[in-house]
Amino acid sequence: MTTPGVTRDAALLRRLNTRATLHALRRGGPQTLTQLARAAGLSRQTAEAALADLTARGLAREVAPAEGGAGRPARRFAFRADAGHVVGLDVGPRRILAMLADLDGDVVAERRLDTDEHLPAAERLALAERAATACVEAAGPARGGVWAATAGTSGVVDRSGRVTISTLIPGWTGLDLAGQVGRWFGCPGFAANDANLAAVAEHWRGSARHVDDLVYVLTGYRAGHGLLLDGRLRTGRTGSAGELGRVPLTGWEDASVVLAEAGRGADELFQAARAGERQALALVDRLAHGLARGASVLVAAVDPELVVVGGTLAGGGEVLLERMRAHLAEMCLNPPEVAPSTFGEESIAYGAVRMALDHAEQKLMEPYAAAAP
Amino acid sequence: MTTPGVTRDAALLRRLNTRATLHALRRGGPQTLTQLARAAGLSRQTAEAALADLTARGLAREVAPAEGGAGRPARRFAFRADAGHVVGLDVGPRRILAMLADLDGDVVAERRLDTDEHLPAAERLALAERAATACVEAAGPARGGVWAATAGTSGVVDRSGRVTISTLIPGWTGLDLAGQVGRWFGCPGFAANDANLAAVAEHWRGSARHVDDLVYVLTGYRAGHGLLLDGRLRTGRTGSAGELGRVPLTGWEDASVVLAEAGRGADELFQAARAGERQALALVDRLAHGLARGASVLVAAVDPELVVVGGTLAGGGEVLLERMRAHLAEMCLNPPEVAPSTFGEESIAYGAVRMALDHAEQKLMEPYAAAAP
DNA sequence: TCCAATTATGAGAAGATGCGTTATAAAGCT
DNA sequence: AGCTTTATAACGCATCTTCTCATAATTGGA
Repeated sequence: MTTPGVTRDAALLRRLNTRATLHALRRGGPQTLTQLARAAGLSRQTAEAALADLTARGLAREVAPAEGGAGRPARRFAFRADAGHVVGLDVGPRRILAMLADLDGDVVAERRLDTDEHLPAAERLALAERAATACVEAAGPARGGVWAATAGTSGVVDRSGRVTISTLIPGWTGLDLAGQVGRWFGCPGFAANDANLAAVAEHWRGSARHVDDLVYVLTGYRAGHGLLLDGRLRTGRTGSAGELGRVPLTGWEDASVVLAEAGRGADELFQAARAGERQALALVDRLAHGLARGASVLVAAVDPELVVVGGTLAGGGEVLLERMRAHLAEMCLNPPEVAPSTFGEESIAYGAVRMALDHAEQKLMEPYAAAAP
Repeated sequence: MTTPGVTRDAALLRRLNTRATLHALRRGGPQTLTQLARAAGLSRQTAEAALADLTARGLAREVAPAEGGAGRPARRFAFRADAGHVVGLDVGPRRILAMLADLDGDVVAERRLDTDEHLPAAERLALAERAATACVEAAGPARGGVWAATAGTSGVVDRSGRVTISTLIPGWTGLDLAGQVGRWFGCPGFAANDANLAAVAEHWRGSARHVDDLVYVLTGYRAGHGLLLDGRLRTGRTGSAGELGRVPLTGWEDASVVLAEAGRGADELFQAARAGERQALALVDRLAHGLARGASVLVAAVDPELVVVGGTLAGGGEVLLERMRAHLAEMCLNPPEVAPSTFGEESIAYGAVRMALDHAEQKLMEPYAAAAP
């Protein structure tokens, strides 16, 4: 009586083949049995057996056959992305964004609300919970339930999902954010730094899609940094990787200083710069210089392929990026590419969705685990 | 007629089980069949079949049974570490060190020689080849031959093993070092930066044994840095990760400047500092400050668990490390541990051995590959 | 010296899984 | 109605693993 999931007996074959079938099914969209067998590298019979297993578990279903074509129409099967859902949250100082996504990563419900930046932690959490549960309810009785939930927030978040340092959100320091969001849905909860999640989102389906080593710069009143190497998030021992707060840098300058000097908002400033206004161009250059300074530290350290710029200043577009490229070219041995964020303000919640999906997929594949080692 | 190594049919089971047996055999040393079966999580019969396969391939052999114990003496089997060998090379400006190691990573032969730092590239390469082949010959007719060879050197080495920038070794820039060492032995060749390989060595069997995220500081006239995250070497897109040459740092100072000012060698200086000599202590503090500056950039970027200090200045021992700790504590949000190198000057060649072993183990396991995906 | 206990070894049976082939039925198109 | 393609079922065959039981080899004590 050996425990399944560890044994390397014949049952392992079945598990592996079912896993391959599931993989092929998710990858190739709705498919006929023969296509599926070919894609999974199996005989038709084996694929059929695997599909029966998957259907019994609610992971696959039959869909309408394809139109046209000669001969008897082949039955077609599709992955049931609604077999499970995940929650992704962005809990920022001024904004809360909640997303519900299915196992395909498609967002099926979304709630956004603005908050006072002085809002106490308890009320902020309550709002976040309400936004998230509203998403779940809006999507109807989600058959698979919520498999995992992730929250992104500003500040340092450690490996366990606890907020270690937060200067921007009152009462946030010491909060077990991962535990909170997990309890709301009775599922595994995760939490991470906002810039890190934004980096994950861009790598998943954004500007960094084709790149595995990247630095994300989340601009705002202070710049945050996210680091992805080999396609995986690097947060370091304490979660403070990329927190450059105390690295001694000559001439480092917060965006807030520059914007205060400018006497107008970022968007106005960028517009003026695009119009060619001299003073505005100089200020944009200073903004770019400050961002490049911070990024250059990470670039020198890990030599990434790409720097993605997101956050409030990303609205500057090419006016800002062009200056950043110029400054980085001066500062770095091997200047990387610089690209704007694809998802903008949604990137944090979207990255949270992706991180929750990582766990959901683990759960999805659990019954079909390979053998060790 | 399906290609083996990809199919998920019954033959896969055999491969997987043989792989597990090989794994257990390497891990547990000489073992009896029953012990092996238990360690691999297999039935005795299956383990026996796997062992027969391994023996036929020359990867296992029977050794003398254990002494004592009741009952019929069990036959014992051991992994044949001499089924293959790897070459690790350190080709530095003033020194060449070659090692030959078996599949256990045990060094079976070693050659060391000092060189003129102005030696032209071709002659330096010839010396390195001679040192390496001398190791192979000294070890006798290595039955398994050389499966992989790696060379470490100063300068930037790209992913393909080509030296991109080298300021310390004449004629080195542009050299296809990996290709060279591969050709010498007709096997896959690799090359990497010295500090990176030293980091690998310390992580393998040195001070960073129990740690997966670390920064290695190779001290000398200029400091080089090696970066290991998740136990894997990170060299970045162009191989220049950790090359801090152009990061703007206030007060950065080469060791050579301090040593020139000191008017004596590093060892003398440290000895004086240990004796409590005031001026020496101040100079050591400046050395430590410079090293901490460089390390702090990487620490802020990736938040490692440990900083390992090796190279010529590592002879300073605690006098130096203590000052580095103090400076890092000031500069970093989360100061990491700081430890001295275990292998000292041998770390580069030893790291090269480890990198070559990575490929050798891949070759070793190749016949027992798992299925995709 | 001989016997019993202990442990390893070897051979055969049973069960699970996969693949290939074959035959027959079903469904749609022309 | 005939053609084409798919679906379903069944059989044979091969591989691999585990279980069981009989047998061999060795040690230690009587």
